[in-house]
Amino acid sequence: MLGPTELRRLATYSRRTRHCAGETLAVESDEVMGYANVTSGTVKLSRVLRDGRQQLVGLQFAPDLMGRLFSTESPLSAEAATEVELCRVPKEVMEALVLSSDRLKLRLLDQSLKDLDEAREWMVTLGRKSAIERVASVLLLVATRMGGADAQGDIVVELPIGRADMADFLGLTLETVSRQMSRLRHEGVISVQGHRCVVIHDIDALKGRTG
Amino acid sequence: MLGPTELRRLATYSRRTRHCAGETLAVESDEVMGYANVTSGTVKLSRVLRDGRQQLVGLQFAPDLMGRLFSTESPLSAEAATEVELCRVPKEVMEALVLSSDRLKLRLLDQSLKDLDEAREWMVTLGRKSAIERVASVLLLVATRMGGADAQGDIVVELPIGRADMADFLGLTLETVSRQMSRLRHEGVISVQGHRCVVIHDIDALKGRTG
DNA sequence: CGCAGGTTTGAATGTCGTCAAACCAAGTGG
DNA sequence: CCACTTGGTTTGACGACATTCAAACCTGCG
Repeated sequence: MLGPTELRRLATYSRRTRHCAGETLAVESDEVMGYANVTSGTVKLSRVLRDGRQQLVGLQFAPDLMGRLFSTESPLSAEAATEVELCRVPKEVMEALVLSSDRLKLRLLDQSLKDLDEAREWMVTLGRKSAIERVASVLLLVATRMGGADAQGDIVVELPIGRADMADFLGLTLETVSRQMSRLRHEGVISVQGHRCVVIHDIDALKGRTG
Repeated sequence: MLGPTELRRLATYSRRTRHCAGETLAVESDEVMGYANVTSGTVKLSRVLRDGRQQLVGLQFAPDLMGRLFSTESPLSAEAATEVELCRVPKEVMEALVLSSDRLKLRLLDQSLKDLDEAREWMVTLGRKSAIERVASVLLLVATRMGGADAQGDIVVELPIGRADMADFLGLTLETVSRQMSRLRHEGVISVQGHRCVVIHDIDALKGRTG
């Protein structure tokens, strides 16, 4: 993706860090974080309303590039959903690099367009889908981005988030999420082993349930 | 924003067009449209589910730059909400220009980050706000982007969309939107003249109602 | 005036949220 | 090894809010 010059400069200034699940990576508009590449694990991006209501606005999987968490306008928080490995670059370094590197500009543009598409896709889910369609959608999303959702037989997926976070991502309550999971289970579309591990038996049926 | 060279090239290839309200500007993943600058009026961006449920995923006001309507992944439709004036550029021209112009790359990046912030902001609205908070939010959005939402006294806003589109933007039904408008009216926060014209009497109260 | 489209209002229904209790899985210490 | 604790999850009963279906109502326009 990037040329040797940029890579060298990035390598000089970047720092690999590990974070355990639940750790806060950036709050609202802070200066701490700069840019980061997710090299393993999953990161939750969220916004909260004054009264505490929370909405997850994105899940970043490897090898997504996170940045602009701060920006002037968008007060996002980032939290490690699972154990996470990042490759961080300080804000100033990144911005200097971006200005001097065409490829990096295009890479950033590409990432933000991808994020934009995903956000808009999710707006449809939040605005127009029923509870069970939302749950099916998130299962499909996770299966797609983590395992291979293209396999034929059973697909085993380790959920990076619990029911409460699923609820915050889907605009539902934790109880409703749980009920719809049970429903999919009774329909034989999925089964659950432990709380975090889902086995998708019929991926086409699941897709059919996404609306 | 752009240098003289880019502007000249843009001027050579761009074409100004007018469209009346309701006109379709781009459907799903078509090749027709290329990129366009909204120079006046308002454009609705929407996605539809197979069964016809619709969600507006963005409103573009002047001087927003629209592009990537097609892209590989995101099947958006664009429709003129009001009478609209565009400054269009063919896809290939734009892409060649983007590759050769740093400023244009940054302009595109800026626009897509702005769109991303807006989309995520709206995800909170769709996922976590009550009906009345959503209606208050859209009124505030329109007031902010069309008139001056910073004035002291009454603010007069000409809505670019009707109740049905508001509903599709807010993830509600048209009837619910109407009820919440009436509620805001009875509370004295706004009043309505005709169906498209809203007078905001108490902008702070309105902000308070956005959640 | 009278029609057409969009909007408002009403009554009944349904889906999802709230509150509360039971349950399960995993880890700790006796 | 097993009781016990803890955090997360499931299930149930009930209520609230938004949807649905239907009718009345404006507003602009021929």
